[in-house]
Amino acid sequence: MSDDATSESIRPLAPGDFPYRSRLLANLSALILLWESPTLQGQILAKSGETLDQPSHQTLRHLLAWGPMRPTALAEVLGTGASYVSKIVRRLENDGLVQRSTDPSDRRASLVQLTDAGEAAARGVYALGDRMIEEVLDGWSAADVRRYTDLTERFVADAIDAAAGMRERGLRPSEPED
Amino acid sequence: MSDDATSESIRPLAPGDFPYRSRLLANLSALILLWESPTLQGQILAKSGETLDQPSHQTLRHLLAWGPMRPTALAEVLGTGASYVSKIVRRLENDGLVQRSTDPSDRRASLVQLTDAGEAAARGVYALGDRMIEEVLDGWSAADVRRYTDLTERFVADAIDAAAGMRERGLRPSEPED
DNA sequence: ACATATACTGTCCTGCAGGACAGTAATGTG
DNA sequence: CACATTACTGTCCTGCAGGACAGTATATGT
Repeated sequence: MSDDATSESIRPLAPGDFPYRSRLLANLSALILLWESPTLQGQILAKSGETLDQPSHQTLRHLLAWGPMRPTALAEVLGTGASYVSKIVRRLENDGLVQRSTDPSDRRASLVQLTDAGEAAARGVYALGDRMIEEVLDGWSAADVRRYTDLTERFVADAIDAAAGMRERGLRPSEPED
Repeated sequence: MSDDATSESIRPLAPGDFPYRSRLLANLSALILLWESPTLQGQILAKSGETLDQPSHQTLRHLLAWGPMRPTALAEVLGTGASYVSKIVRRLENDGLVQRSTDPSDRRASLVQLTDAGEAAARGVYALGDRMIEEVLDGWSAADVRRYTDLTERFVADAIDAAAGMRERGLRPSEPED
């Protein structure tokens, strides 16, 4: 694919504007759902090398949205038990999608984060979204990529705008404890 | 809510343009995913009076997209067994979300369709999407509804545009038989 | 230092999603 | 009018998602 087409649309958001740090993955998810495209979803799963079930997918999206989180906080937003989260994180860790590290401020606790978040943070995005999307877009024509990135830009801008208004109505996802 | 804001945006699509007959539900789904909002999803589920699990949700979306379908065709697009579809349809039927009728051209077969599809078809949409969305939007402020419908209009127009290009690349969902 | 609370993980177990298969009803075919 | 085929439904069963609970490690209060 023509990588200038995507790289120019990968830009950090002003922190606090919108829960998603990577515009592209959020929008790609929306597109996938809108199209209900098993084909497209299959391409992504094939690239990530694993079958992403619902909880795993949600975990990744939360990590993408909020950055490093504790398993406890994940359990809360996922509405599931702590031990189950433990299993999910382990599976994702084995697949190289997330990393675990002990929280320096409380060594009982651990922090779960997307792999390579540090390096990607320098560019203002997380690695997972980038990598998956770039590899999927690899199979598309330049015209399709251009159309897709244009759509992304406009859609996300609108979504941020709409989100600003709806946030105050108590519809935003619950914040993880800081 | 100001119902002129929504009713003006409910318009039939040119048939064949895009698999979704109701713009709003498709977009609402996208928004729900984008926001990963349990609150919002909860509102919809509460309105529809039932817990919509994944297969049920997908079934409804397919019916919304393609109109009345045979259980066999549903099984194919859902990638699941016929007997399981039978159970899903039964559950949805009990909840009043879908109707079953025998196919007049082949009385062995039945057709599954969204409830009140006939009446809603006159308006160019299906009842389920309308009802659910209107009831959910009821709780929103007029400004939010306006912002939402604007977003919907633009997003769907873009999606149709993008879909036109990607269709030929084999990414569209498989068509139901005949 | 000792007791108690908190953060997580490992092990076990249950409930249910979803498939296999048999049974019924309608249609096509010679 | 048999007989094969297709469309669906009901019943049974298995595998696994996901919770309960106990065990380990760190933190905090007295």
